[in-house]
Amino acid sequence: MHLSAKLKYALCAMLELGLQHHNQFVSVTVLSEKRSIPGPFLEKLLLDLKHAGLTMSRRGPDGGYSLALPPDKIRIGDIFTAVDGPVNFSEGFELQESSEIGGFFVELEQEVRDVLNTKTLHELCCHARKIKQLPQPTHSHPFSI
Amino acid sequence: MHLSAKLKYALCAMLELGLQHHNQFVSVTVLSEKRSIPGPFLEKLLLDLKHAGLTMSRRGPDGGYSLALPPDKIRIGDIFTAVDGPVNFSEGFELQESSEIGGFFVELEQEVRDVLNTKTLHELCCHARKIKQLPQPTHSHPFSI
DNA sequence: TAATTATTTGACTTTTTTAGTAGGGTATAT
DNA sequence: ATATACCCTACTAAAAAAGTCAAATAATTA
Repeated sequence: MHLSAKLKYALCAMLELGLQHHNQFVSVTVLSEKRSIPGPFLEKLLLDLKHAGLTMSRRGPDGGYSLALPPDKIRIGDIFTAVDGPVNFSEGFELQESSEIGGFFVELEQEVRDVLNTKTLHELCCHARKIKQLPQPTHSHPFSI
Repeated sequence: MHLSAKLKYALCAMLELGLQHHNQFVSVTVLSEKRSIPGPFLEKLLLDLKHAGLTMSRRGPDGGYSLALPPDKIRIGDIFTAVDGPVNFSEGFELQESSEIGGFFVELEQEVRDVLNTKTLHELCCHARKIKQLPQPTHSHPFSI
């Protein structure tokens, strides 16, 4: 069970938008080059994320995409769902007797969803800033006593 | 995120072997017909499960497959892993800066593994017997006071 | 209002993975 | 011996994923 390329791209793009959340809109071209994601592919991806309510866009000069919500309101599970659809273990057992197996997985799939919803994009951004040795955007000035 | 056909077949087959754990070996043909799984496909699948240590087999007349372990020693996650490989969210981000994203997912993927390992084949069998209104194999006689 | 920028949309192609098939080889019990 | 049933390899077909192309639309700026 591994992540699709599309989902990995989505996580990269959302991370980048999260790190630049203070800035203006970021164009597909810039995002595409910065994260080495095929342009037209990223384009469709960001549109999916927009339809899911996670990104917003503006056309024309200086246009591009940005997050539609603050990073701490976007759960990792929301990104998974927007790109790959919801976690679903319980459907597709219709050939078997009614819910003999499917019913068993209702509980497990919900627990997996819960795991993916325990962390937010904000936490991913903090992790990335630490790795990249960027300063965390803190309320107190980094050099204050 | 949904289950592959192969994994659904595996869960069905393992459930059936679990329900018949008291019996002798079950042939691929019988299993195939009982659970409507394409024969040659099931054959490879059961072999995979054998290589993973979850089933055992005997050749010749009255041969077939059975569980290699009691149902309560087989975790649902073990079946997932045997068929689809281990849950792996953290690899495949090598194009990005080192573990900028991958490292973040190490924790989450372990939590998902833990969820899948909380339940065993025995619990799936109990669930199925309840749905099928079969008696649960209990230590006390069902009609004793 | 014309030109430029950049998203939006749909159709299309390629590649990869998954699902399924076929057939001969090998071990085992009667 | 023979029938049974697993074992193994190679192949084919179908579906999904990944990626491309080009034209339409909207918004900003000059």
